[in-house]
Amino acid sequence: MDTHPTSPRRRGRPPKQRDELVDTRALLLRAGLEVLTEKGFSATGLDEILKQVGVPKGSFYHYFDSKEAFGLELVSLYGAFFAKKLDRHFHNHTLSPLARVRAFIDDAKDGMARYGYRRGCLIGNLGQEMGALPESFRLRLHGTFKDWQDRLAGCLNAARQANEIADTADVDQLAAFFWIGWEGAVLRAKLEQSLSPLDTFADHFFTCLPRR
Amino acid sequence: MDTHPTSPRRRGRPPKQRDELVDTRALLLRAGLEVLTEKGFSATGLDEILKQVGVPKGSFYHYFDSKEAFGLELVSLYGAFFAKKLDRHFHNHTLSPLARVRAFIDDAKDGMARYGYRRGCLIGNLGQEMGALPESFRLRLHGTFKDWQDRLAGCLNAARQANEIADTADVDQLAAFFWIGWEGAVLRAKLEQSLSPLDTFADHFFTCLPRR
DNA sequence: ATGGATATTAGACTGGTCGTCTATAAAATG
DNA sequence: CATTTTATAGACGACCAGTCTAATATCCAT
Repeated sequence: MDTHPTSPRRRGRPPKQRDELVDTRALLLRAGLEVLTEKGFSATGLDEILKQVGVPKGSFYHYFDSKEAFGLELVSLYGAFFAKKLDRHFHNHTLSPLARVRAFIDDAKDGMARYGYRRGCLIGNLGQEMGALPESFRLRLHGTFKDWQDRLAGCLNAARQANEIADTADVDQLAAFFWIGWEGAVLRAKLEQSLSPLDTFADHFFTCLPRR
Repeated sequence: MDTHPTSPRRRGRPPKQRDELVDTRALLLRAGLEVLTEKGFSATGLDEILKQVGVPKGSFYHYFDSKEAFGLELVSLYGAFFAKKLDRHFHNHTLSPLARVRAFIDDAKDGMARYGYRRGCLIGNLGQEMGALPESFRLRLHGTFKDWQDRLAGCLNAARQANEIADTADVDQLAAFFWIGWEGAVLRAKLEQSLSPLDTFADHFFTCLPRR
């Protein structure tokens, strides 16, 4: 049925256009990040990402071995992006250590509101999906959380040294506690389309820090 | 291709067996609960549930209008089941109010370990999936959380009257805080296949309660 | 009872999606 | 300019959600 001799579409490697060097691979990653952050891995079809970027399947599977490999790469990308954001806040020496944590929280709140509470945390999303995800995701996701936790622990340690929290505080445990609860708060914020879960959690987190 | 005259399977309404009154509808709901609690809504195909129960599609769509209607019913079912569990603990007058909360937590921990950390909280799972779920789920999920929150607030109020926590404590806020964080803890427990996130969250929750 | 209405099951079928794979063509290489 | 590499186009097979028809047991009215 496809014997139409006049097929206007062109296939094969596209001619190089100097002016517009579109990096298809990067476009796919960016679109993937957006969609997966909203809908998760299993519920997202490749076609949706493909259509959004205007790229055919063939290109996708040229750049990525599989949907799974694509997802793993997104985890790395998001993890690194977020780590950078954390560092930007946690190493901001114009603020006290605890104020830096507050600043991160405000930043994150902004982000959620800006996207209409549709986008959550990619790592949290995929974590919830573990039951339907390839095992390969588990270590990566776990590792990402551990990385974020360490960065926060560093900031809390600075808070300790600045006498904002007690010397006896276990900063690792506190940091673990924070991310556990924060992910829950992001989930609820998405569900309720409101910032109040984030505020509720943040308020309690700060009030229960062991004071100097 | 289907012209085999010898089709051994029987169709039509099945003969009634007095001894074994299998309630197909209930079986479907139970199986759905198990599978969705592990894998979520989007990642689960009807066929998987059907095969597990040994029931054909026709039966499913006789009892339920759609997969969405089925899911909504599961939310109600799970919400009610869990509320009953909460009440069992929160109204156990052989324990002090705070000890009742601890007892619930131990119960939940048991449950997670018993199923190899594969099963999480259905409401949390679906909440995370909101981006890919019909809008009809939002109110139901939100309402379920609110219901659980009220029950916990009742128990915390008893704790206040028993002088286990301060008179000034805002039990509603504390209950909200608990469920926000608890869902995050369940997520992490599934991811890490370990109880420690649950312990970490619970420990901090109790230590940060405003003491009398 | 008996015959029509109802309840329940069997599973084919349709339209759509998902992920893989092959064919094709431009660019790079030498 | 021939060969290899890079990138695109889209066909293909498997699967899935939901619908529909057929079949058959039970229920109920007369």
